[in-house]
Amino acid sequence: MQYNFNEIEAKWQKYWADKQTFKAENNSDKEKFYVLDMFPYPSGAGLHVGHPLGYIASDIYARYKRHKGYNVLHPQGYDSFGLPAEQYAIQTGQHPAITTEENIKTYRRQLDQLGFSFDWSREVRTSDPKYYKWTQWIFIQLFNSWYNKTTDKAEDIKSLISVFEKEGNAGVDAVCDDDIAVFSAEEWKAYSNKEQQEILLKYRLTYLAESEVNWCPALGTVLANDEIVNGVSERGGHPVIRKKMTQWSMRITAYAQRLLDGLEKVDWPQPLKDSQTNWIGRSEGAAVTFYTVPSAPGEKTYPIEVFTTRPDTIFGVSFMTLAPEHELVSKITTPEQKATVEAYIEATAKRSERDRMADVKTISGAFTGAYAEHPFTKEPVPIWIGDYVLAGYGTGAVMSVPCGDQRDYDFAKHFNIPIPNIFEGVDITEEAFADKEKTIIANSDFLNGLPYKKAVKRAIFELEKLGQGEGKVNYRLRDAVFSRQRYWGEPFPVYYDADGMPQMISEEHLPIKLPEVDKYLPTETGEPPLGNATVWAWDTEKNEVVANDKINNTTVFPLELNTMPGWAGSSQYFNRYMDPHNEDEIFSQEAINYWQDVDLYIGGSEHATGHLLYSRFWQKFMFDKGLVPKDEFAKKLINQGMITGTSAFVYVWSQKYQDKPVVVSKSIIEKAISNNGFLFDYSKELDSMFSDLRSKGEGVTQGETSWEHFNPIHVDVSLVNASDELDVEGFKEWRSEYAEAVFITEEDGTFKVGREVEKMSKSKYNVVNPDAICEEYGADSLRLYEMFLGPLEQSKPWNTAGITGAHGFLKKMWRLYHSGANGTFEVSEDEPSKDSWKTLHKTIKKVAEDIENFSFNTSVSTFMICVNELSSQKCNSRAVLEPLAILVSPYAPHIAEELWEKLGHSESIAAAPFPEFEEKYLVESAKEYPISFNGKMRFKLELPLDLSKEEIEAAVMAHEKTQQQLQGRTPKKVIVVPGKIVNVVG
RNA sequence: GCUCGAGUGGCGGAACUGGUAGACGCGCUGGAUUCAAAAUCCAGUUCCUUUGGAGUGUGGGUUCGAUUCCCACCUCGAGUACCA
Repeated sequence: MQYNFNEIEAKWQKYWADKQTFKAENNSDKEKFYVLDMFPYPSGAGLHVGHPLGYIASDIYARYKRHKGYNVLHPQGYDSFGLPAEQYAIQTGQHPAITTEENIKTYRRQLDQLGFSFDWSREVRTSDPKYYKWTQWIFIQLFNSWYNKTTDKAEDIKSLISVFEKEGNAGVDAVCDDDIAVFSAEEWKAYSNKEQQEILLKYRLTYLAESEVNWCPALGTVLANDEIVNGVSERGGHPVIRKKMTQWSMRITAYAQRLLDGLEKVDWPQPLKDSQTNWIGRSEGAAVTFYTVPSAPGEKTYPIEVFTTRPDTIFGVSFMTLAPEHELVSKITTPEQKATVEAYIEATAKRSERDRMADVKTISGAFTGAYAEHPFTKEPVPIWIGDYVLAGYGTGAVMSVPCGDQRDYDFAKHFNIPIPNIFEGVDITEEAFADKEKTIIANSDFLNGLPYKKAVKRAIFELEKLGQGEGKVNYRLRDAVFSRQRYWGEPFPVYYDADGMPQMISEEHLPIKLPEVDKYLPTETGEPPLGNATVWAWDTEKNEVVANDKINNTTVFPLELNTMPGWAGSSQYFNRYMDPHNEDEIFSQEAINYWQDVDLYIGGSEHATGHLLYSRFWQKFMFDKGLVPKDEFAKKLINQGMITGTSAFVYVWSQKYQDKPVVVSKSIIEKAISNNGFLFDYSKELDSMFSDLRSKGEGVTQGETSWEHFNPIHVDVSLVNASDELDVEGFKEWRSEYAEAVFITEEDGTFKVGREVEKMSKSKYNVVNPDAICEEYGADSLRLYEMFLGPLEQSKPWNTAGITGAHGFLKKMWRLYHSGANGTFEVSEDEPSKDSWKTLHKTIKKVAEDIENFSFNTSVSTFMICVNELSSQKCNSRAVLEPLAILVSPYAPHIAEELWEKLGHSESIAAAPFPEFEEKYLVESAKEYPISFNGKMRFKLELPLDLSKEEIEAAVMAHEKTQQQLQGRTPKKVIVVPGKIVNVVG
């Protein structure tokens, strides 16, 4: 009987769906195990073979854990809000919901055909109002919370208000805006409602504020820092400029330290942890306040606060530098310098973020004419502005120590500012000295002779004594902008009252559904797309969304026009899967207490500083609110590597023949080039063409052949076979401009293409669609082959040619169970041979170890070895073939189910217990010892395992080959490691 | 520049805590079967000057023994980028 994979796979996919085989129960005595994939954005292009890699790995693990007796939660859903559907809507007028729905259908079909064990009853979609109700709900919780540094957690805003009412804000230690004036309880009570609301916004964990944002004009929206790559938008590569806008932000900075600390308790890849650590960017140092020298006696003095990691170098300060955007610049610039400074500010403002980043070498700046007083020496220090100081980091001002910082050094050299040396025994005539470990401070009063660490402590101590500084930890992490000027995202549950202050809509009225609009573009007045909605106002009496013309600012108010960013919906979805249809709560406490957290999370490394940082932030917030039992949502995380494509090329000769392009088989060119010869030496066809051309006096290159004479063009990989031979007729059909071309083939008539590994992309014609692979080889072959390609975390090239190996293995395994006449199914009840037992048990051992270590590629090899051995042993015993089916089932579930059924089982193999490994089958009595001489293996010798060291040595020395190796020499030493190796030295 | 990761046959890759380098698969070569092809099966396949020797990016070191550990360097990939 044939291995009819198409039929088998369809049969079992239907079976699993009908029987809901993989539905997870929230009540179970079994131990839980939660395996999660980063959910996909359903793009229009569908899946290519690279996409399912992580899904296959997680599916194998999930299936394995079920065999091991766990209650496994393995859900899937869609991150279905997002830019592509909206861009498509702008171009075509098609509602993004329709496009999204269609794309999801394609995705679902493609996922289903791969045989994943997802519990689809738990599917969520971020664009579904039933789901985003809870995204809005979390937003409201964040709005109603502040971060108390004393308790080091988020608390209800009511507790803050009651403190204000009792004692004002002086004693409050909160993470908040830094421009809050001190007020007493009496003052608080005297404030108007609007004033109170404005103050509270400065404390809330999500807040509305005017801030500098990354505005992308081409996309018509702001972008978060992690959505910008190299100064341009991550999607589309459009320029980004700095702009001040009133936006919702998330006070993620409150969690900076905890986000850093939490990394230590999760088992995540080190590079991912590193990039989060860098992104958070903790640095320890000191805040130092300098005071400006009044421009004339009696004039004002201004404090300039700076952050420095090197307070030990404070005596090396020879100037200060402010960011051009610094608010003090206009106040302190002297009349003489005004023109210069303004010209400089204007010039820097014009430079885009990208120019500024691309050009870090040009040193520019301007002197303000003002001076600050050095806190210790009381000497005047000139104040400069320069765009190497960033407005967004620290305080936007630095104390410049040219001898200890290369940027300050370069700036000082460029503007001829003195560079005092405060390091003992260090030459600074060429460059700054930044080695902390070797630092000994000099010329620095009370810091003289101190090494770095001690000097830092002493400097901070002295600054505190003066009241001009303190030790401080600074983070690079910024609060996250949460507004997007887009249509296809979650609407905010927010309306604006008569004072223009934001108000939350009560939880019981959620979800606030996305309104219909006739255009998905910004309005003519520049408002976000929701500005086009005509029914987008909140009636506080009816508690519903009503038409805009009813707005009266007493009972009916305008709603927020921005929508939430892409990461909003994905920041808690892993918890929602635990109880996805709950309409009363985001999830029940029973569900969250049973499932707790994600045990294994698999996805791409591109989410390192976006999704994975925001999710951790929300999880910690939810933890503070007592909603979740764990403050890290995923115990273990694996980044699967990318699958790249193997592009194919044909080479078009620079010379035409009779006005036709000439395309030459790769190995002809290679031969000619490697022998420094001519093309015509390697092809008769070319030879006669050359003669013909020459006889007509058409100057043909006589020089030696080189690759420069050929233009490589991409060929669709489906036109190339496993031996890199081109289907020439297919190619001519595909590319009509080559229909008449001359193809110079090998002697045997084949035509070879060149190959190169590149990213899989349509334009390179190297995209392989899993649909075609499933059709030709089946999902089980595809699953096995994807795992077989190499380690999960590594990136590796796809080459369809190799899949025959995996497919051949399945056929061979099928035959093992079909040893009857004419290939009918047949297993015997006979006791397996000793060898077969051994083969089975070493396979059990290796496969279990491999899965636990996520080394899926090696277990595929192990299966191949196992089936090869059992085939040559002619094993068809049920006692071996039954456990083998279970071993294989996580990898190739369809064939395993089919064989399991044939073996006489009526229940799915999914729940069958994983075979137990038994050591006794592997016990050996003899070992084939490798005998090495000076570490090199020269021959093998089989010896009983119970020999003593001395007996082994004697046996080896007595062997004729030993004497032959030694050639009369006496060995200095013989190393015997029983059961392992013998090494003769000498 | 900085931080990570990786360099093993024609290719993807194996090699557990230092102990037979190249498992397994692709490709290639030869053979069987076939009218022929596909499919299948068998044998071989790191390199070289082949009764032997060399060999895991390069150079050194530790060791009886190094792909594995240490030092220096080279190359490639990923992330990040004036962060004070």
